[in-house]
Amino acid sequence: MNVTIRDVAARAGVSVRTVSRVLNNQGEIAADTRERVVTAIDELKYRPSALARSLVSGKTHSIGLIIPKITDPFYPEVVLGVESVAREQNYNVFLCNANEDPQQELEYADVMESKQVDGIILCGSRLNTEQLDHLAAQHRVSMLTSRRPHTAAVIGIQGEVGLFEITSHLVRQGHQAIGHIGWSVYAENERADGYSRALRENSIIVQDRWNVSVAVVSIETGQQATRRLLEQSPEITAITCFNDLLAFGALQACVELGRRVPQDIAVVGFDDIPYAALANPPLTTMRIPRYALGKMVMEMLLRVIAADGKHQELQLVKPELVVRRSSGPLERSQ
Amino acid sequence: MNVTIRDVAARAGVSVRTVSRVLNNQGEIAADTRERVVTAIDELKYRPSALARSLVSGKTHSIGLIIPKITDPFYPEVVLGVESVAREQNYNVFLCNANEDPQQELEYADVMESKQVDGIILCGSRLNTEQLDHLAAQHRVSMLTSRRPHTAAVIGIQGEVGLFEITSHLVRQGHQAIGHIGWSVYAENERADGYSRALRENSIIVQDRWNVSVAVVSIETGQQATRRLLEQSPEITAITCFNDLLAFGALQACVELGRRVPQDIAVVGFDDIPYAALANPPLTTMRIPRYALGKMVMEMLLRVIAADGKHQELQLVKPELVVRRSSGPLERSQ
DNA sequence: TTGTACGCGTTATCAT
DNA sequence: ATGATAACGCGTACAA
Repeated sequence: MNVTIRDVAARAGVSVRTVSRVLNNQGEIAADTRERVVTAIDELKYRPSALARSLVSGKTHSIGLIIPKITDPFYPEVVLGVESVAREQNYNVFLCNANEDPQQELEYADVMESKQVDGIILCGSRLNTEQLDHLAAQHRVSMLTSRRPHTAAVIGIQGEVGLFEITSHLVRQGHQAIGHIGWSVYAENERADGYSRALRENSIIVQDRWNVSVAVVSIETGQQATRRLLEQSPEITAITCFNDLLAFGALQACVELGRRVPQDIAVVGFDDIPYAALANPPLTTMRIPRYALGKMVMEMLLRVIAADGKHQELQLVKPELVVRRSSGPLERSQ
Repeated sequence: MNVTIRDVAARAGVSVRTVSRVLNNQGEIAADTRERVVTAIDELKYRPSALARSLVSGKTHSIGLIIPKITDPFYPEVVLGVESVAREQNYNVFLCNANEDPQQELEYADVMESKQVDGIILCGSRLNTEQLDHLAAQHRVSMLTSRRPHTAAVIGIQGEVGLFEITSHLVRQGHQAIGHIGWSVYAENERADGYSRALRENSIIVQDRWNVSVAVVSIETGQQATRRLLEQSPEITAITCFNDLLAFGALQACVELGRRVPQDIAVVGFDDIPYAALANPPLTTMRIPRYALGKMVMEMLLRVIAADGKHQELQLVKPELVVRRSSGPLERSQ
């Protein structure tokens, strides 16, 4: 801890500049000089201070990764993806759980700034467009979001297309009265739009009562929403959900209400989180390559950093339909 | 970024010392002086550099959290617990996924040292006792482990007691031929010991062929192990597993082999990860309070830090039996 | 109550 | 090829 470059220099009988040179192998150094320095280094077990280094270089080789909550099953793989390329590039990552709270997100961005991280990754941010733009303007940021992208470097998930596809799949299976459980935090809701478009393009008139939404996404709220939905619209034979968590809740509610899945009613999700395949019955859903997404957003951040913040980019990722047993062909006559 | 304490001092017409004083509010400062400084600070949007601060104070207010892999469903809640108390105490956490590789663990510990973190938390370390002791000797460390604890500050999970309890539960349900799927990475295996003891204390002679083990813990390996187990010991009516992941695999293997759970065979896990309750059938298991554990191990690290590394402590956490449908009373006659 | 000046451990600009 | 030394931004003896 206490052995500094000066100690090494003294021990090797050279100047600190020389030690610094062999450390970062720059310039030409006489073989024997280098030898003396190297042995001094490991005799003293000298470790350069990343702190002091950062102070002068202005680079910390650390980044901040702000996510809503690591216990949301969507994020662990994303985090692993980010970390794997970070590690490869000798970056370390500060994990920040914003607790699904925009305020905490802002606070963390602030803390990260004072820690002088080289960049910040925002995933599933709960900030509004204005705040997001502001943040992107003053920090080096890349982000992953399912909302309509803004300025800056962003990776977007095509929720509209995703729900269009999975809803179309249900229509092909013979379903007509199809419900949707959405997430109502933002005015925009791409996924609900995709659901509606699929019905419209199949000449099905979307009923208002087929739509319910939750403020908080969880298994419990999915369960409650499903009860509401099936009570107000018993004619429904299929339910599309904003994501798998809500779909799990829907599955449970169906059991409660004595509706068999998939014979009586189909249930589909979005994300293909681990365990979607283990649900009872296994869940039909739209797969998102989360690990790859994590890698992408970190690679994008590296580009932002390289361009000193002056880098904009938009990549859209299309989810992929995964058909499992929770969505069968319509069996029951209406 | 470029505005320093000197700029603030100049703007406020005071010395840097004074600015530093109001920043850390130490000593008495004339009201109007403080006022001038404060306004200068936010006119210039000055943010103190945590880097420079750390360089002089020797404290970074950062810690390293080394885990095997965030995608293992055991860890997200632990991480959240760690982070929540870290946040409370103004610490930030570097998340390090060691990828279940002792070598990477060591590398990360090294990197964390050069980043001069104030302490390191090791969870589910794959290092051997010697390496662990060595690490604890040179860094400020607290750790969470299910293996027999060593020196240093550690939180242990009572695996022996846990498997004793859950196996006893199966015996009470009428099971006699009970198998175990263990994890064979370490010589010691507390959990398998608890399983054996439960049988012995119930006068059941443990058969070697009732024990299989896996080198890697996952759903797939659990599935394979179960196939092996049931092939070599078809008389088995209950399977205990090292953890829930293996139990999930066992559940799937039973379906494949046409063995109904719980009517034909009982399956139980360990950990009570999220989704254990959602499995088909819901899994009987031993619950571990992971979020609380995360908080505990971070609080323990704070004590280690406060004692400048000279702090030893051992807390043992006892898991709790959670009975669900995967373990019913024995129905089939043998 | 407030200011000066040095140290924290590096890197990098000049010389030599 | 190597060496003095000035930054980097802050905290804090020691003075005033």
